[in-house]
Amino acid sequence: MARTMTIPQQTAGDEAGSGARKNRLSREVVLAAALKLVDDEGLEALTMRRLGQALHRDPMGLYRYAANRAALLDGVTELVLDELAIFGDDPDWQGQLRRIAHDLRLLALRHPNVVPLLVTRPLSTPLGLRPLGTLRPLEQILGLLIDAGFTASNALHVYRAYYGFLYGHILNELQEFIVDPDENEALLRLGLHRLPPKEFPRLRALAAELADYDGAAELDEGITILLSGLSAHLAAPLIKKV
Amino acid sequence: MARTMTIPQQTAGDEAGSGARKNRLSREVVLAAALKLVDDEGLEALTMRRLGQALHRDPMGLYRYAANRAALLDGVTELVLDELAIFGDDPDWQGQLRRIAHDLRLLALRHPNVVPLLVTRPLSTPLGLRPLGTLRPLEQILGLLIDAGFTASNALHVYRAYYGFLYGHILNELQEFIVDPDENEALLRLGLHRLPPKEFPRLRALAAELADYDGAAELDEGITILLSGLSAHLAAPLIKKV
DNA sequence: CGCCTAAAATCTACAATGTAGACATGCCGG
DNA sequence: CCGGCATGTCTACATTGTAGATTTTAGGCG
Repeated sequence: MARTMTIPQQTAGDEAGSGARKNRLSREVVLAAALKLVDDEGLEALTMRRLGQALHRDPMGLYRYAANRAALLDGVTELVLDELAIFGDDPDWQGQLRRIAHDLRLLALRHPNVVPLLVTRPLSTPLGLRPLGTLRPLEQILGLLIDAGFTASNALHVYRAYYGFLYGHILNELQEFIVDPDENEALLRLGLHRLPPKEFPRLRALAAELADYDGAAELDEGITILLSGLSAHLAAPLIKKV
Repeated sequence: MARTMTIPQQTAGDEAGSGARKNRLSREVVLAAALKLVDDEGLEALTMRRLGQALHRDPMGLYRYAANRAALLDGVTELVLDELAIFGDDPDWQGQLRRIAHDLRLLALRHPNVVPLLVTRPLSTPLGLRPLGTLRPLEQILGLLIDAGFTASNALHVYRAYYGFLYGHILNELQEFIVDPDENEALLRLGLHRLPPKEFPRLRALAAELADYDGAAELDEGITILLSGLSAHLAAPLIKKV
């Protein structure tokens, strides 16, 4: 399950690229390079030409590993989601869900530029046609819940509530924390200061609170609330667990 | 609040464009046309040239109403969010939050192509520098909660949990319902059928369940769970705070 | 009425993108 | 050695955002 794959060997070998030509290309290498590009310089930096020059290859050659740019993006999201480990056999499903939530959060913080892909790519692809790597978490979590005693139908509901909340939290957190860590607080306050005081009194009053945001704690709280709520509403195997 | 603006008069009148030249342009008209374009043909159809020809104007002229394409996108999200009405003076904050959730859900269903903007644009703009129309819901909901008796800090927490869940739900729902309503179910099942049965047994077994998804009910359930959980965890004015 | 200036509209141009299609070049079995 | 096929490489083209020059329009003033 847990693949946690890292970039094979020569991650960058950027400009010098003396003898980098030789080594055979593979889908994994291409995707890894693409991911690195996105992580380092943002989504719009991932162009065929730039990726080609990062790999010291002709841009056209990349079409052998991804049918087009969209497929490349899908590949990147798949690669990132592969970093997420889900163990379907853990009887402590609540603990498992909690751990996964934190893992996914950290993953999002590690690859903030990929998050837009994570949330928007599925919007333009019918569920059944998505890359398998994207669907695997869904399947595994369903398995986890069903094994824990939920009916298939309820497992789906739980999954939806859970993942919905999870993605929502990630979006929230990434919005409030600026990527640039230096002028973070300054920019934040400066930005808030720009707001007309009469129209945005509470927002401005919360500047300090907004500045230090403990995402992990907030996420954990939310998960707790959600899980207890779910246990109460659905005939939950929570009691059976102990 | 609720503006629900439509394009003034001549919505399309494409090539003929007899006397359409006359009427003065305005930011609202431009944004409305842009929104229509996105609604009708998707995000990537919104190019300067296409928008220009939809308005029978030179594409360059549009830069008078939006500094660049990104600003145009921001304008569209602002316009869409303007459709959401929030009344800060309602003492029944839970009912209010529930209503807003449903309204936002319907809004997302009305403008599915705009949802990617709604969730990703804020990721690339520091909170304080976002279009005011985007921040207004936040401010208003904070007001609602504070008026209801929450401390400012707790109001922020509630807001985060609430909006997080809400956005998550919307993403979930839009992912599962294909935009094209005709071959929806067929495509879905066909898509699922493509999945390797050994790897995705539960997902495939849930095909029927996935096909009829009552988003409103699911959202309502989730909100209920969330609100009760929040009331329990935060010293909530639900039980009449001292 | 005639002109002159500022603003608004339009045109031209350019760099960058995704990608089709033609071309070259290596590799490998006969 | 030689055909053929996979694999790289080059050129070309349509489309994009947008800078800058150029034209057209509007309006004040003698």
